[in-house]
Amino acid sequence: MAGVRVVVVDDDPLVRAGLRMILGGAPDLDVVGEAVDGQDAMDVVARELPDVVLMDIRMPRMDGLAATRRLKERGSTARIIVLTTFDTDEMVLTALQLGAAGFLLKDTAPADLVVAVRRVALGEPMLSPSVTTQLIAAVTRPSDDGRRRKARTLLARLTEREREVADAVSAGMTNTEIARSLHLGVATVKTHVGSVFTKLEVTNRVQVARYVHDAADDR
Amino acid sequence: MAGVRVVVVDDDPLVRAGLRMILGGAPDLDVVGEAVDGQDAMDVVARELPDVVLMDIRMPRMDGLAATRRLKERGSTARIIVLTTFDTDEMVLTALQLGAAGFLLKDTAPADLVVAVRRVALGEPMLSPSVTTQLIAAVTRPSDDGRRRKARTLLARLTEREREVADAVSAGMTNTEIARSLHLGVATVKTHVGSVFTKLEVTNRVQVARYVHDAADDR
DNA sequence: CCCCGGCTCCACCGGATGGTGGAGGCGGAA
DNA sequence: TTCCGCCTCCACCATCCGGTGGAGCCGGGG
Repeated sequence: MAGVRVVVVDDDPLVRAGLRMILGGAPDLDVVGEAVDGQDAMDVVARELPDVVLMDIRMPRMDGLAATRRLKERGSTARIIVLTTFDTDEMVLTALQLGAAGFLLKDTAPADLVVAVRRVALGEPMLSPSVTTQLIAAVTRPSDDGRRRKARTLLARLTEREREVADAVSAGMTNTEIARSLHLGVATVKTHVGSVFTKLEVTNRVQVARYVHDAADDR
Repeated sequence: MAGVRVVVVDDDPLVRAGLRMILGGAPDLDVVGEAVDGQDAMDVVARELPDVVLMDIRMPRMDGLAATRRLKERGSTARIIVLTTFDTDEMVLTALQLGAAGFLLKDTAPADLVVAVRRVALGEPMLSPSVTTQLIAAVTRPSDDGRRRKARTLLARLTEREREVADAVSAGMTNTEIARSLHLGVATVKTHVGSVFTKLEVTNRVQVARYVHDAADDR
């Protein structure tokens, strides 16, 4: 059976030659095409229908990220591995959001590159260690973590009713609206709002909204 | 020179034996201790000061995540690889936020496990492919992209001053406080707040806070 | 049994808020 | 220059909010 069909996209002939050599050394990988920039890649990918595209970012005419977006928009099923020298935080996130299956630095060892192509062809992701580190840092955001924990503990002190009222308050409702929506008297709502203020140690409803939203997600 | 010092933490004797065998097969890795649960791990790690800890999650007395938190709190420099059968989204994020350097599924090939320990010992992260996929999904979530975009476009209509006031409002300040903080008259603040309401098409300040926070990201 | 906490309401009050309709200054575009 | 948008303020007023000090009801626990 046929091997993994790979297209290499890079404006540097030396890089293309190098990649072709590395990947060609693996019997199960076939480099079926090359492109010199993103524009060119559109045609080559459309013609060759590869399983995997190795895509440089810095290229004339159309860069690798734009090319990735275009390919995805055109419904190409090719899995794309972004290959670059630098891994700025923004590039990594952009590439992954565009649907790149891999993000490798150009200092990746040849053997690892081959492994990456195989894995990506199987639908698995493949990131360079430093890229993984960045990704972890992105989800780890310790900043809101402390705030969130505090918000959660404070909100935990609220009774069921108070939490409902607090939610309504943070939805931007007035006391009258809350009363209608919870089938309560306005006086009751005011009481609950008051105890929410006390328990959260705040003095107005905007601050309640802050706590509720902090605890929610923020992810 | 000595190899990488590894401690294995798992309540299942068979798993411990298996890991010991796998890691023992690598000449540069030394399994210097075992623990049967999180509690036990505290002592063993304190005594052996390993470079890497292979940590199961489901364990009696103290689970692997709690143990990871404790070790980090105690200032242990050991890099921790979480080993588990299931990779729920929550576990992955929790483990990484606690500072785990790796997250591997128990179906990881022995050779990959050895590679993982070496890489983690060098300070690089190591995640199983499915874990990486989850991580990517976590940062990619366009979540409330629509809402955020709407919030941004609406906020973009605000003038500089109005935006400052809107920010202050969403910080939970009263008009008087805002006036002081921006060196304005209270009347001016009220005017700005009013036009913010009009432009954002809302009727109270909590809703302003919602827009501002939606646009910010919370990512 | 009584007490306590939660839920439901009430009245009263001062201050904050939101809506309306102004006014004057200032800088840039027409 | 004239116009227009932005920023700065003003007054008036109805409403809403937030704080205080109640009250009655209910269910669980000491």
